[in-house]
Amino acid sequence: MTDWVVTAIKSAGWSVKLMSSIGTHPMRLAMERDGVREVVRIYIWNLTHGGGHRSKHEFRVQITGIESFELEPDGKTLILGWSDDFGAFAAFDAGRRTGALGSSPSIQVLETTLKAGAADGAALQNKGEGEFALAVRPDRLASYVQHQSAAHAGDIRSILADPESEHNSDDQVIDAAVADISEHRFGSAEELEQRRAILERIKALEGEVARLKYAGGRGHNNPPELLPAEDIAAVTELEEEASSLKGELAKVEPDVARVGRSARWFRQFVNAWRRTKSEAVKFGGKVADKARDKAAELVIATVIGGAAALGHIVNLAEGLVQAIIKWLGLV
DNA sequence: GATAAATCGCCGAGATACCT
DNA sequence: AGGTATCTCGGCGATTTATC
Repeated sequence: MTDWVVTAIKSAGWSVKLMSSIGTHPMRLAMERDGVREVVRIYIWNLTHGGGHRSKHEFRVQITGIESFELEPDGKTLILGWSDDFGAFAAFDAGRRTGALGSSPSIQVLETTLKAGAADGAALQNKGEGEFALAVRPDRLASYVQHQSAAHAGDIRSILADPESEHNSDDQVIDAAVADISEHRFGSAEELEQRRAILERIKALEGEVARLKYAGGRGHNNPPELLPAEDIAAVTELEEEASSLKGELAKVEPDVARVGRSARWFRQFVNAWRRTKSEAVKFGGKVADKARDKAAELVIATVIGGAAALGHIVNLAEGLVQAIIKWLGLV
């Protein structure tokens, strides 16, 4: 899952230079965007349920392979857990975990937090004594790195800020690129490379769609029990859009306007899904977490609970949009 | 086949919720 | 209020799985 981190940061428009090979503990990298540079040390494990009789709403990372957490001098240190099922990272405060570690210590996070983070982009969990843990969706990870200290002090406003306006600006970038049709340069190594990157993302997307459609059915197409009919319709549309984009990119000289329309379509898809999901999570308004969880559970269980693939699909579609935008900049 | 990582099962202290 | 049940949190170590 270390590559998920790199993918997530790149998707947010940062360039990433690895300072250690992928998969090492800790992994170190430098990320740069608009003249801002961050050196980041990353500890990451999978989030698992602890097993045994503990609450099924509780997940954790189990720290292995290191003696203690060491903070990155002149940089940021991340302690992350990745959950495939929720499509979100858990992020813990490294500044509070610098002491000696036991033989296999663990750090916990609640299911509620992960769900809310997947829906809203980021969510807070008060662990008491002034410590805050977060759940962060991949597209907000870079933002979390930037605002890490505020986040662990309990303020995630800057991480949550302006997703819509950012997305709208995506639309403007797409439109501008498409409008600028003076001369398209196809066939450069860079362009072909980016085209390949897009196709790879489409492939991953198709894989997730297949997983979603066949989930639980052992070969039988069983989505009605998994998802409401209109969601299936949306995912089917997404399949069609992906397939048509694939066809266009296979051409020697793709129709840039069509690719642009495709990017906008995926942008809309991501926006729409994230809107419905966050509405479901916010449904309970100001009531306590538990009640909120219960109220949202019915609505959201079908969306991200049972069907982890759908969360993935939305995240992958987000990455696809970014990849297309980059390509539009190259042609 | 060795090593690291992931997964699993269980424990006990302390906090919190619940009931009468 | 007091007692009890349940949950949270951090812990240990065994076993399984992945990687080189």
